[in-house]
Amino acid sequence: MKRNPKTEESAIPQTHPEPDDKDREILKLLQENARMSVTEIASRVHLSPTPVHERIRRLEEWGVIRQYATLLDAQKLDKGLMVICYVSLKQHDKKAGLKFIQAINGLNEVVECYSISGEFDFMLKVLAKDMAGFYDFHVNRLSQVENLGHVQSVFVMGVIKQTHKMLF
Amino acid sequence: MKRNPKTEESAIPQTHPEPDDKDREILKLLQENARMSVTEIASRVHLSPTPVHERIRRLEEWGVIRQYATLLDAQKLDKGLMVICYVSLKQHDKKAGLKFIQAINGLNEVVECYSISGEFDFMLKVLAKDMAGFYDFHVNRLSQVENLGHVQSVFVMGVIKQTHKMLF
DNA sequence: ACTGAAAGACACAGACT
DNA sequence: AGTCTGTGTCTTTCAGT
Repeated sequence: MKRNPKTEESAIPQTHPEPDDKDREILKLLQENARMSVTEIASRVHLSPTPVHERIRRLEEWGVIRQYATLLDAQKLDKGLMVICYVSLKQHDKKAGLKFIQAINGLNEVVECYSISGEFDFMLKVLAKDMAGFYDFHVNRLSQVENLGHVQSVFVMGVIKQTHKMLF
Repeated sequence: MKRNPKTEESAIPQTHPEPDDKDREILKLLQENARMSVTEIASRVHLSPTPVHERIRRLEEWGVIRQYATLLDAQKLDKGLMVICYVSLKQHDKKAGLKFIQAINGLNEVVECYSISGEFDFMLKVLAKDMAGFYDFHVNRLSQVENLGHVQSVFVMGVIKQTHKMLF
């Protein structure tokens, strides 16, 4: 169990950023519906609204809650094609890496980017309207990025599962 | 412009599930903060609360809005390791595929699964506490799935970008 | 489709246990 | 750390334009 490092000897556990079981119950509910009212959460976790409110405030403060997001339907918003792009860089020094990261953050089509193990340096998840849209992205936007080595693309033919749930 | 196919000749455009510019402005705001009040959205898109409320209701009904989700911090909830797993199946008939999909949906560690082009059949995004946790998942959960062929894992060393934004 | 008004529910803060 | 109570704001509905 983590202890607050403020006073080394404190045997009394102080308030520290470890969500307890009630916090987790609250997070489970919010995970599925960010708009659930504090009142309803309270009744489901068998607490009154005030402590629930305070717990949520703390979870936000600790950064356990990153964002209240609205998830949209890609198909219905002209983003029906998902492509996984593997890219390697020509140069691997720190400065080149940072420039690449900056470039990626400027590409709205790239919704995720990870530094990965293996023969490629990065994995990108790209959303496009269709194949023509992806081709345009590839040729006019991605290929223009400095220091780019090889690119290999894997096309997503179907979504089997897609969730953000970490707690059950 | 799409028209309602109910009556083939209807020249009058009926209400149809195409978000207009105001809808998109609302979606842009909700995308970033699912808890933004209707009142505040209204003031930002220069409308009164009532039509904003009605537009949001329609966007939910059309399925453009999939979910109001709370995104949590994986690191702070013992899910600090992300692994991309490529898997191929032994048999590729429809029945075998459906059984695989069912099995994947039962694995909480798998947060995303896509059917992909290339030598593998599926790509999985897996969250685990650490390498020991992933090993446990691999040996005791994933490998137990029926009809599983090869598995190849790519480890995520760093998150460069992670968003769900489709509108800008 | 939007405006304005009106009811009910909720968030949030305070005093108390 | 939680309950109870009150106030102001927001959501939500409805009649009207």
